[in-house]
Amino acid sequence: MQDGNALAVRPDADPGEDRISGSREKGLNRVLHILEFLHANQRAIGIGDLAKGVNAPRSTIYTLVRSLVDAGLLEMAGDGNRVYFGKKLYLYGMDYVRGNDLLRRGRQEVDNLSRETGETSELCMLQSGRYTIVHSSPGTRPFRISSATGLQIPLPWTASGRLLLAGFERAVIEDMVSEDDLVLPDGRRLLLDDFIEDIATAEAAGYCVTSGLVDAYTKCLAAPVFSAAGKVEATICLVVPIDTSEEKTGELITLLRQRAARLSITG
Amino acid sequence: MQDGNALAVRPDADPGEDRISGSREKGLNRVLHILEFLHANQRAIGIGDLAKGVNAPRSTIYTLVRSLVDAGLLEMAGDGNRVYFGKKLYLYGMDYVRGNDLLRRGRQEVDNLSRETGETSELCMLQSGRYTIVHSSPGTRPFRISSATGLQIPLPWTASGRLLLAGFERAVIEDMVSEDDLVLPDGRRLLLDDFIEDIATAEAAGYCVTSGLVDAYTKCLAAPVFSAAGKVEATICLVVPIDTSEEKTGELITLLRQRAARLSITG
DNA sequence: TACATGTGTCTTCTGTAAGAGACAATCCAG
DNA sequence: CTGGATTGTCTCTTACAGAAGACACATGTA
Repeated sequence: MQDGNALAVRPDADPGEDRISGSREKGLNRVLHILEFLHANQRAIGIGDLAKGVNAPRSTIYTLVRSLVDAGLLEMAGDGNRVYFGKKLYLYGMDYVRGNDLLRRGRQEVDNLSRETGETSELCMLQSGRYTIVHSSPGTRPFRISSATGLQIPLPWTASGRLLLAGFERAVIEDMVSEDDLVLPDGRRLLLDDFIEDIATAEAAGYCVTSGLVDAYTKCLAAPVFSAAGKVEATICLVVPIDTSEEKTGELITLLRQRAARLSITG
Repeated sequence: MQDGNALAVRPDADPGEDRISGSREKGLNRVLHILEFLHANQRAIGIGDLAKGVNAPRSTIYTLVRSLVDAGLLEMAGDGNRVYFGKKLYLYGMDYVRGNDLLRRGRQEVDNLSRETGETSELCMLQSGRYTIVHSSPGTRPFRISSATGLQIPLPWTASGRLLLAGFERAVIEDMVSEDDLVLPDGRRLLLDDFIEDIATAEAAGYCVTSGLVDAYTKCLAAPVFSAAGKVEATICLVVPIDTSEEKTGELITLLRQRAARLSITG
């Protein structure tokens, strides 16, 4: 499978970075952009704005949106000229869940964890080379720091990211992690080598803890869930206040690893 | 345009004669078919079979599937040459749920109902002119009759169908209901007029009960959930044994209507 | 009143995406 | 081993989908 043909099939061009020439695009790609754009904005969008947002001609978007609405992948939102995701996508999504034991059980486990511990808990996976929060259950703390489901965060910012990359070649990792990803929210800059070392350490330890990476007030504890093939397929993690005691943290990690191990058992 | 071979440019699209296959299809349409096909089959499908299933050229499907897999809408299943729905679709589906109060609360209510009553309970909606089970929660009975989520059933076979069509013009209803839809699973044939009358009755009553329509052993009780605009937006229903006593049935209907009314309240 | 901005539908043009088909590489039953 | 079926990739052609732009109709606002 070589790439490198003239047309450079770019897997996920992100909405922000658009190509200079608005040259003719495949309809399917436009649709993929539309979906990404809606996902990024998390609300119904007017068709005009949608055209701007994905940087496509209005007439094209009108046609595509009509197809998608007819198909039920999108729905017109209440006031009549905005669109958002449709029931069909929900149904397909549920099909995915049904066909995916790990996700189904993982969601369950995460819900349990956050109920038992009172902390925010999340199920994370790699999603086409990006770290993705697949399911999250808010803790009972007054300040909840949880990020929304489906949010994509640079891998180096997270404990789970370090676990998920276990066993990948250096080259692959370099490919997945952009320069920007190495810059933390507070402006500090990570070295790629340090990050790669972190990955190895995390793999060896069988868990990972990061403090104050995404924000200054939280610690992130994560444990790996393995596929039958022994690959890290997902992680479950807990987000706790950064001043959580060593002892308490230790307990939580033990719990987390236990649960992760349970998820790893493939029936 | 071209000189010479006039024969080559024969427009073979003769009006009236619909070509079953062969004609060029939009990529997007092919994709929509692919998704529908996977949904219908509820399992990973080989690419070759997929091409057959949606009646499209192999080469086209290979290209499209690659795009979709790259985009994360589809995923290669374990053994490597089958595809099924991907994480992205799950994420979009969750976005839909998040943006849709009714669905979110409806799911909850249905789960409650089936737990409280022990019967199978379902949340139903119209999905591009078809009756769709959006969420279902199996009862605790030994024989559960529940159909899978996302299943689409002819409107006239169901109690919910009668409620969901309340307020539609006769013409629109005729359009939604095919001849085949009027033939029940056991071979009996409904008259369209009777069906339309049922709809009116159901609307007036504020609930609907059907006995032995989908199968000979169950009754279906349904109550309408209204949108702010007063339209029937969904129904919740219970599937109970056909020999459930009048009294018990009455109780259940009352419960159902109560819960449906609660769902109708738009915050 | 004019003037800008946004929306939804059409028509016309053309670059390219869908499709046909050929190919090598596997796989499997007889 | 052998012949048929399947899989994944590649090339070439042309039918047609995407784009441009004009239009009619709403809005809003100065």
